[in-house]
Amino acid sequence: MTDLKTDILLIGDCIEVLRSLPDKSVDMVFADPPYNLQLGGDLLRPDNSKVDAVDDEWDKFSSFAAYDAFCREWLTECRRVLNDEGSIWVIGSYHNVFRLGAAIQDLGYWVLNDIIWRKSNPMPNFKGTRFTNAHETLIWAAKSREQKRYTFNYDALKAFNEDTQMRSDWTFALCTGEERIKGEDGKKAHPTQKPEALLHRVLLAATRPGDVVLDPFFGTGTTGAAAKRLGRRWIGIERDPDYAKVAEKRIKAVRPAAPEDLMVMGSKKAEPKVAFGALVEAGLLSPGDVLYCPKGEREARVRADGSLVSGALSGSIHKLGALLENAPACNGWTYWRFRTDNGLRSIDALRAEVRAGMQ
Amino acid sequence: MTDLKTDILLIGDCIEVLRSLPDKSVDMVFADPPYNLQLGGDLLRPDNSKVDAVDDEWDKFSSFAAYDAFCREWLTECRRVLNDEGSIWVIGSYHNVFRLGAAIQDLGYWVLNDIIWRKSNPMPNFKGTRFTNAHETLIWAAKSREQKRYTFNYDALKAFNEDTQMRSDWTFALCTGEERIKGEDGKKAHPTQKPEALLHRVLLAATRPGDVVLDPFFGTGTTGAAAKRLGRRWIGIERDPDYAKVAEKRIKAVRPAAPEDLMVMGSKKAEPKVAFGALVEAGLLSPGDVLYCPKGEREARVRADGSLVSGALSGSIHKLGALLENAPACNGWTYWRFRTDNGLRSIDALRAEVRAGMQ
DNA sequence: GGCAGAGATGAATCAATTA
DNA sequence: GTAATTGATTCATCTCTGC
Repeated sequence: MTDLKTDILLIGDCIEVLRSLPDKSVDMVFADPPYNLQLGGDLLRPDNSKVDAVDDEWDKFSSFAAYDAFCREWLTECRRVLNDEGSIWVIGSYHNVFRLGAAIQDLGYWVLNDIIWRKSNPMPNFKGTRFTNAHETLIWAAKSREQKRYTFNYDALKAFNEDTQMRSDWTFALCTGEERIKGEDGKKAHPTQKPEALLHRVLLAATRPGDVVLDPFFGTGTTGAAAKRLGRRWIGIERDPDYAKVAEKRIKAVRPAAPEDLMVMGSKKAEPKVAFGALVEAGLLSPGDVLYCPKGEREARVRADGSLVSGALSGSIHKLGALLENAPACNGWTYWRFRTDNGLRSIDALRAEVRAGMQ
Repeated sequence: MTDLKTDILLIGDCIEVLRSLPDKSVDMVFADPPYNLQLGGDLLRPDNSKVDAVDDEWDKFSSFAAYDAFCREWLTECRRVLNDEGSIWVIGSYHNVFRLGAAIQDLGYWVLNDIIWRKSNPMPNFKGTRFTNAHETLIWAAKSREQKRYTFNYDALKAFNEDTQMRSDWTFALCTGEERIKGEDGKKAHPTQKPEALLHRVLLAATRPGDVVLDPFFGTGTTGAAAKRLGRRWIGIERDPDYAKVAEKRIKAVRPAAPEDLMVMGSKKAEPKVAFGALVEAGLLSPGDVLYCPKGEREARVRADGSLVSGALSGSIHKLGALLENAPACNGWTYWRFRTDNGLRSIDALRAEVRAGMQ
């Protein structure tokens, strides 16, 4: 795994190339497969200009069954290539996302969320025959129901979202203007280029710096560009050499962020563990000291081994808190207070002192 | 078809009852099937209270295959029962919506849109392990790709949406408070009651007054209540007699809107535009409610799509205000009042409420 | 009566590590 | 493998209680 080549664009059929990659070698997959749009004839705007639709050969499949078979193949290979803490992201619209989602479930993946990309500037429905199709859907899935660990930077996203949990609906503008890559003829280089902001959020949410991100439908390389910018490694697969060329050039021009700028809000789960007894060892608390519950009406005495005793009851800070509150569980660190000259203070503050001293 | 019994709740297994209905006898189907949630053990909130989860037997299936088989059966019957200009609406979450969507496509239906119900007040993810699951998905489909005619009140929806095309993402609050039906024990009568505003919009979009709406998973009858209110006929199928009893009582209490209030905007050119449909949708105003001008000597009635009518005149809140005042323009939001126990109050206050609820 | 604060609750696939 | 231990974790809204 250490000799896996990354930051590389592999040109070829996505299933064939996927087969050449080793088992459990990547941390995340982002896939933006053909949507199998099944368009009818040309569509004209009210001013009679023609809508530049996705009518490329790579988006044509003979039937739902053919599309399903194709998707199940690449999804199977992606599952093999993902390591056991990895996850996959797939994007689609109502044309294909139900096929994708059902395949993902059938292959043993476990869906974690579906995410809505709300487009702030969608193309209107010119004929007035349906609702403006103003969103696309992403599916985020782990490798299996049994997989308990997957990267999710919960606290980073919460901070991003003004200290409220990030929701399953995200709003971004379409990829237009400067960001939209044009060919020499001034026309868009790829019909379905995704906004880099979307990939930025996906990578921020579900990878860590240095992780390897695989994109089996690389196109003009939005995933690679966002990965490089965010200090993630990437592997792209693309069949069309023209798209690949655009992607290579684009990614080359990306300047990665400085490592210190890649720091995100850390999870408390990841912080070093401190035993309550260490506070006694460090002399921050002494055997015999009295701790109080938040409202102050219950108390307990600290014993030399870091256990607490209150009347006939005793146990760890957590266990005794739960017992006294008659609750199924209790976080003793946030529950217990100790007396200071300025009133009661949480023992969690003492833990922070110990942690600071550990660095 | 003329002797089809409507405004009726049929108690029994949904597939068996569906089989008893004649071909091509209904204009729309709205289906809120079991989601097959596959929950694990209990979930505790941070305050150690238990989440009241959907753990009913009716939501349990032995496998995806069993769930698929069930859905394909009722979806097949629904397609048979729909007339040739009919359409179907199905609601689900990421647990089941991919199965539903794939089945809908496989059975020959033609997807017209997928619609996102963005919840303004979703339940958080208490453990911080995923994104807040803040939406559900509706699928709207015609009977076949070849079907060219289906009811879609484009202009009414556009009027509803402040003269902009209605998009595929809709924001509504959960069904709580007064609207949420409680049993004698004070607990919710049904675990998954949908907000009536959601049904209001669906029915307004895809049916006409007098149309027959079939709901094969009637539950506590939100579809029937919204249908009756909007002057649509309904047929409900529900297996559980207890739910059925609640539904019957609920629908009996609904007062239908007067037929003249169910008029919606016709062709774009023929009628002026409207702008405040969300208030009607939210139940802050009802079709038939009377609005007054600042001095109180002029009045107008609210229609289901948010347009106003006053004598021979009708139009948006802005246009009708201008007409009645013989002014070149008028801000309807500050012009119109509605009656409260404490006298007249500006509709702009209601807009503020809707806005607050949507953030 | 009005307002502040506490409590309840909604379709939820909801922990990780050590013994 | 299972069992016990540690300890991390919530948003918007509506109802109820108390002053």
